[in-house]
Formats: sequence, C-alpha cells, structure tokens
Amino acid sequence: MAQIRDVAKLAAVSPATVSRAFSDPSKLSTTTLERVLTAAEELKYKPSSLAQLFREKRTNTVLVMVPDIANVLFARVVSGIERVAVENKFNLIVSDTGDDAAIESVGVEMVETYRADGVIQLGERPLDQLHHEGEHCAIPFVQAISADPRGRYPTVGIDDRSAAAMMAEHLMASGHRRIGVLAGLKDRLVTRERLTGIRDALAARELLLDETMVAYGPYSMAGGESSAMRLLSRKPNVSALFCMSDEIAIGAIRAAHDLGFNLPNDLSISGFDNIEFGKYCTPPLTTVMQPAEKIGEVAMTLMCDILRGHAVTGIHEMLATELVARASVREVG
Amino acid sequence: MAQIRDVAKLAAVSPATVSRAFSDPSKLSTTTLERVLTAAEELKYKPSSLAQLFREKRTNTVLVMVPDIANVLFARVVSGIERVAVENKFNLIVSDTGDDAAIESVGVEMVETYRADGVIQLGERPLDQLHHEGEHCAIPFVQAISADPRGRYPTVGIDDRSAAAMMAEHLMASGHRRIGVLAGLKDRLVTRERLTGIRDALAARELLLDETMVAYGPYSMAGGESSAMRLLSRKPNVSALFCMSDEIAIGAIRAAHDLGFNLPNDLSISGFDNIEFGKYCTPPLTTVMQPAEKIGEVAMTLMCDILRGHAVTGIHEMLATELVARASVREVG
DNA sequence: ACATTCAATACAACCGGTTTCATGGCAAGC
DNA sequence: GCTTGCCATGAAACCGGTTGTATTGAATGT
Repeated sequence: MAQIRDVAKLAAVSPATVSRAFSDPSKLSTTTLERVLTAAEELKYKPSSLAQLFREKRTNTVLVMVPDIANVLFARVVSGIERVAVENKFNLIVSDTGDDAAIESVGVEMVETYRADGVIQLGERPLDQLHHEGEHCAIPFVQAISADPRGRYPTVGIDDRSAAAMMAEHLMASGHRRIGVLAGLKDRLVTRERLTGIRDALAARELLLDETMVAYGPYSMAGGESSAMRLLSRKPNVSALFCMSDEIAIGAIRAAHDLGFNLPNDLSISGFDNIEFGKYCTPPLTTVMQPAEKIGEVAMTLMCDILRGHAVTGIHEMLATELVARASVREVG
Repeated sequence: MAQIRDVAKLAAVSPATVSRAFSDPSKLSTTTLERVLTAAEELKYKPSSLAQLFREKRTNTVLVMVPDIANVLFARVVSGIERVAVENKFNLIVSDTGDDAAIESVGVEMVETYRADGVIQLGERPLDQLHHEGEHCAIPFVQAISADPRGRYPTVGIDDRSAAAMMAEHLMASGHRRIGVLAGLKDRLVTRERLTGIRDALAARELLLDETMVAYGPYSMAGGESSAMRLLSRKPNVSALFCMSDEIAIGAIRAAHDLGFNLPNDLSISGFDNIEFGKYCTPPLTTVMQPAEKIGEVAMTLMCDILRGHAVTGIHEMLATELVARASVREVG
C-alpha cells in the first residue's frame, strides 16, 4: 500500500501538502492540488485510518453491547443504531454480552484503551454495575430499550409503566376481569415497571392485582410456554393472559393450543413489543408497538451529540408506544 | 489517562522496560518487574490499543457484512461468529448492508485503510462484485451461509441442493404429489440450488417439476404470504407447499388460514432454516435445520486461520443439515 | 524602489507505544 | 587477573499520518 511519502515524492511536494490535499483542499493552489490528486490516484493511495485515528486519539467507533443479538427486538434496535452510525461515519463494534453483566467492564475498558469512543448498552444495566457513575472514568454512555430514570446517563426507551397500563385497560375494556400475567424475569426493572402499570390500570377501576395470577419467567418463547402451562393449569378459569413480551405470548399460544384451548374464543392473549412474527401468529397477536428501530436511531443520535461535546446527561427519551389490536384478544360478555 | 512515560518515571525505568513488562515479562528481573507493575497499578495504566495497533499495523478487528441484521437466521450466524471472535480476542465491526451490493466495496476499503483485518460476508456475493478476485487487492475474505463453490475464496454453508432434495423427498414420502414451491428471489443462487434439489428428488421418482407450480418472491413473511396467495388461488388443488425459508412458510401459513384452509389437514407446508419461531407456529413447522451458529463459528475460525497466515483458499465447508419433522406436514393417502 | 501582507508550501514535532541496537555490569572460564 | 559472554536495561528510531510554525515568493501600497 502506497503511503503519504510516496505520493509526496511523486507529486514533488511535502507530505504535509498531501495531507492537506485531503483534509482541506482549499488551502492548496489548484495546480498543486491537481498534481497531488493525480499522484494519489496513480499510486492508489488511501490514508491509513490507523495512523489517522492514532493521531486524533479518536476511533470513530461506538461499542454496542447487546444481551442477545439473535433476539429480534434487540436486532431491530441495532439496525436503527447502524443506520444513524453510517450517516455519521461511525463504525459499530457489536458485542453480544450473553446477558452476562460482568462483560460490561469490557466496554469501559475498550473506551479507556481507545478502541471505541463510547458505549451504547441495550437492555438493562445490572444494578451492581453502577460503580462507574461519578468516578473519574465516566465514559460516553447511552442506554437503550430500558429507560431507567434512576441513572444520570442518558437513556432511550418507552414508558413501560403506562404502556402496560394501556394494554391492561384494553383487556378490561374488552370485558376481561380474570387476567393472568405472564411476567418476565422477576429481578428486571422492566418487569416491575410493567407490573406497576398493570396495577395502575386495575386501580383505575378499583381492582387489585391478585399475585397468584402472576407467573414469572424468562423473556423467551420457551419461558412463555412453561409459564403459561403453570398458570393455566393452576388457574384454568382465566379469560386473558397479559404477556410481557411477544415471545412469551408466542410460547403461551403454543401452550394454550396444547392444553386444548380454542383461541381466541376460550382465551385472549396479548403480547408486548410488536415483533414481526406476532402478525403471523394464529391468531394474530394483539400487542404494544415498541419503536425498536427508532429507539436505536435516537440512542445513536444521542451518542453522536455526546461525542461532539454536547452535554446530554440526564436525558431520558421516552418514545411513543401504540396499541396494536389484532385477533388474539376478543371481546367477552 | 496515564501513559507509558508516566509509569516509567514513577518506576524509575525507561518506557522500553515498561513496554517489556507487559509484552514479555520474562525479560525483566523480578525486582524491576514488580516495581513497574506496582507503578502501573497505581496509575491505573492501560496501554493505548490505538498506539499498539498502529505500531503493529493490525486491527484485531473483522468486518462482518450482513444483508439484514434483523433477520433471525443472519443474527444467529453473527452470534456464532461473535463467540469465536471473543475466544480469539478479535473485535467485530458489524455492517448492515441492507442487501445493497454496492456496499461491499466499503468492506474492501476498510481493510485497505487498516480499519479491519478481514471481511466475513453473510449471504450471497453479487455476481458483478467479483472483480477483486485475482487482483492485487485480494483481502482476507470468508463467505458464510451461501456456500458458493465457484469462487476461490473460502465459503461456509450447507449443501442447499441435497437439503432441498431431502425435504422434497420427505413430502413425497408422505404421499404428496401436487407440490407447490414458494421459492425465494429468482436471481439468487440459493434459490436456484434448492430448486435443482427439488428437481433431483422428483427425478428420482421419475417426475418433472411443473414450472407453473413455482412462485418466486422475497425471503420474508410478507413475501411468503403474497406468493402463497397467488399460488393457492391459481392452483387450489396443491396438497403441499415447499417453502424456501421458514419466514416464507410462516407467511404461507397466514395466507392459507385466511383462505380458509384447515392446516395441516387440507394443506401441508414445509419450511427451511429451522428458526425458533417455526416450532411455535400453528401447526408447528416441518423444516430443514440449518446450523446457523455453527456456520458462523466455522466462518470465523477460517478467518482466524487466514489471518494467522494459513492458506485456506478454495475451502468450501458444507455443514450437515437435518430434517425436522413437525406437524405442518401430514401424511396423505 | 522598498516595505508590508498574504497565500502557498516546507520543515519538523508530535501522537504513544514497540523494537532494535548499544551499553554497562556481573559471572564464568582460562 | 583478564577476557568472554550473557543478562538487564536504556537510548533512539520507528509506525504514518497531522498540524503549528517558519519560510518563500509574489502581489500590493506608497
């Protein structure tokens, strides 16, 4: 690979002139500029970004930490991040943390050792990992999907509490009163927020959530299937299941079919997230639209702002959700 | 951030000694080593990878080009790549090409400008992009998912032709004779390979594929839905649909339900890929297991080999597939 | 005609490590 | 006791760009 000296020699100028020919052509006379560009062209010269980045002490790279890249919701967020990253000439290093909290320190280290300029984390930040806050090593950081309002770092997500309330109210407005909840993992903030939203909606109708109607489990299809099995065999008279994710709902649909329920007549099921597969379920899944791509876009836009020096601490973007009514929830008398 | 000079000063040694303390501790006397490490610890010194990489002219980074990161099959491949990358201390830059062939040149450029050491491409390489082969700028390159045996670059995938033949034979062994094919995009090599496989299976029973029984469309649920609508209204007497991806099959299931088919009694449907959702379809989807994570792992392993200087040109890994029989394909008289 | 100004370009330092080569000291060998 | 050789360490070059400062030369003003 040709380097700047070679071009300089061929064009009979100094390396500095070649450098300026690319970074600020207006500083050169037209004749010199042309000579340099011709020489560069001839030698197929491309500046080494390694050398450039080293000089600038910037990597133009953002680290994205994803609990599970094979999860469609996360993948869509990454897709949105990617779009904005490309627009702003940033590269993305994607790290699948496997939901392993310990890996977060890797992110901090990658910034400290100049492998990335900042970190976008998807999903929840484990509570015991907050020790970097307020310390000297606060790094450019944005959290997406879980809009945790406790932290001082910027977050992008939805208002889980009112979104869940909206869905719970929808179920009740459809006549459901015996509502089972297939919740996610008990220790997740998002689970607690959505549960609170459900309680809010019940309270608005002067009802209380029966804790025995709640089954916790992983945010996955397998999790939903087994939670549904447990809950439906314990409480066979529920008329609706509020599932905390579409994947849980898809698992619940499978379980309900297997238990002989005729959907949606015998049982209504609602999901959360609006992943594409929900539309193709049998019956099509009523759910809450979570603007995944948009969340990614906003998160990356925030990151760009931070890296450009704009202070955006304490920003908590709450994007709008929407109820998507399909056939899996049915009006009952 | 402390740098090597600071540590050197504190430990009263030269920067060279500090450098050696990390790269090859055996070269130092134990007393010096300890003094250096203590100093480094105290200053929280971490070598700048930017400086290191610049010196080494290696990035320890591999670029992964994905047509669509939100596609579950690709996401699983990326997941496998990631696993091996972490093991080998490589970083991954993930680029969503949006199925846009033009972006491939970006990959070449990223290697030429020292932003990545090599490129793993998922999906098919567009035919008109082969111009780099044999030129001076042949870069470390591995192609995954589509095991294209024409190229001289290494590929990892499955034997699409015989996998498709296996599924077609399965349908026939179940008694089906009027088999519709919901194919993918007509210009894709993978589509042609699988179609050839179907013809092979038919030929083995001395049958011919009726071209009017084939509907082409995108590899997506929406594509499958509309292809199924077209084909089923044109040929209402088909007894089975061979879908070239699970997503197509999921779309077809929706279409069949909407057209009033009682699945799987009136119509059998088979998919391809074995994505997780297939198991949760109604009815659960019979499909061909494609070892996505494994493909990613092998691809990244190959890339590591290449980057370590082992010549692996012309390798075409064909990983084993498996027929996953579920309820969506039914025996018929 | 000479001083002033400004545009165009060259020179050289710099980014933060790594590595080659030189040097000094100490132990073993004659 | 002097040479030989090795080990530990330091000095300095180097990776390939960018950029502040100096320099050159031409144009302008009086």
